[in-house]
Amino acid sequence: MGYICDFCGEQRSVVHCRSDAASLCLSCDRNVHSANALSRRHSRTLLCERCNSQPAFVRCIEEKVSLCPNCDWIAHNGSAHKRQAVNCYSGCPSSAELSTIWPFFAEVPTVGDAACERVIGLMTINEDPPDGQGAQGKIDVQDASVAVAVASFHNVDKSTIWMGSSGIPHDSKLQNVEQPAGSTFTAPPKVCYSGSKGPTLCEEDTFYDSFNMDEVDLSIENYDELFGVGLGNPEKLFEDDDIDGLFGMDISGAESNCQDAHAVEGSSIGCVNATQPACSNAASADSIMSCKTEPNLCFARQGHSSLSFSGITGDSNAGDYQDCGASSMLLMGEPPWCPPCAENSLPSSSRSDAVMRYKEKKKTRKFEKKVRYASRKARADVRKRVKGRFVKAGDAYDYDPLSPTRSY
DNA sequence: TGGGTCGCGCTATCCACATCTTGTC
DNA sequence: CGGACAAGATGTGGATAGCGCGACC
Repeated sequence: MGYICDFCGEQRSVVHCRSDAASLCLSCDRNVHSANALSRRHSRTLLCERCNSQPAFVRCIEEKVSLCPNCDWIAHNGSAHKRQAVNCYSGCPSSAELSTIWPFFAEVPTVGDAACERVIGLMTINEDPPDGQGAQGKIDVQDASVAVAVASFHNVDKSTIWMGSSGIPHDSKLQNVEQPAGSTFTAPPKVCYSGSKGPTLCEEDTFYDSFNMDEVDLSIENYDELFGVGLGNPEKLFEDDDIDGLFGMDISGAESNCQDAHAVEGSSIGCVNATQPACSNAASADSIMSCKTEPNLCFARQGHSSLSFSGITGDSNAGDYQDCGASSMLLMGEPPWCPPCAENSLPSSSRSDAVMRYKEKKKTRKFEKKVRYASRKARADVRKRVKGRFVKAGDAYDYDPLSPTRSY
């Protein structure tokens, strides 16, 4: 992890790829992510220069250092350093384009080094993917926020860059975080993706301060509008026991901190938001969107926002929910980038209780199956069986759904 | 520390047949 | 072009075998 490029093991790592969970030098970043159209889509950002293991989401202008949320919290808890959001990029941008994304690009360690300078100097945007999907590779329009970002990012319209927040919930304390000049980082609040509730998200300056998770819940009802795919029954993602289980697990700290224990059951979101702004602030529009392509990671990032988009890519049936990895991620503990706030210093007993409660609920959880043909189900329900198998009409059977007693 | 055993959870499979889909006339 | 017909495909639920994994010795 960290200081040395995970790929070549020689150069100092500069960027972090979420999809690969790898820290790479610029050279390897380009090599790895120019391999194919899929790898080009990987969202990368600068590596935290403190811990050298987590993706940076903000840059302290005064200290000239890029920081992950955790290190930012440690470094700036109480200080008022001016900070600047660090945007993500995908594709293979040139050094000039990276400079456009990150005005501080030249200040990034090793970027100015001769070796890396050579590498990034070689970066061009002329290379089309071998599969002939060059156009697609150049403008990564994975989601609405990207489209908005690209549309407004007129200066680098030919690049493969897409920009947005790094997907990390923004610290409400980052009021002094500036957006790069010319950056489209202001796009997310303008992404009115949720119909009637859109204007709320369009309020730029007051977005993070006045954000109310209840509005998010309402907004997300319009899944189809958001992602253009059916989400089945979104409520299935948040069934009461699941919510209790997930929240009981993930925000056990918040549970303890909340004055009203009931909040944990249904509306712990707001509670977390109130008690732990750095971890749980509202999911920005683009970070929500980014979950479409990186569900697990984003879930982790959104974990404290209690937003699960595991079913976004299709039917949100129980199986999908089960397989989304959310539970296991939650069980793995707090995300490493989560600031060492009060929640992390909770007594372990509280957490273990939450774990036990979650496991109990998970045991009794019923995974409902989607029945396409009710008529077939009705018939199957009344058919006689032998050891679970259907039998021919008239044959002996050991199970008759219509009869309380077994026949043989 | 490695191997064996056990229990648990999950998934694939099986069955018959009404219903649905597709192709042909 | 639309209706009739045939043939094949599909889906339905409960029981069970098989597999993977963790715990324990």
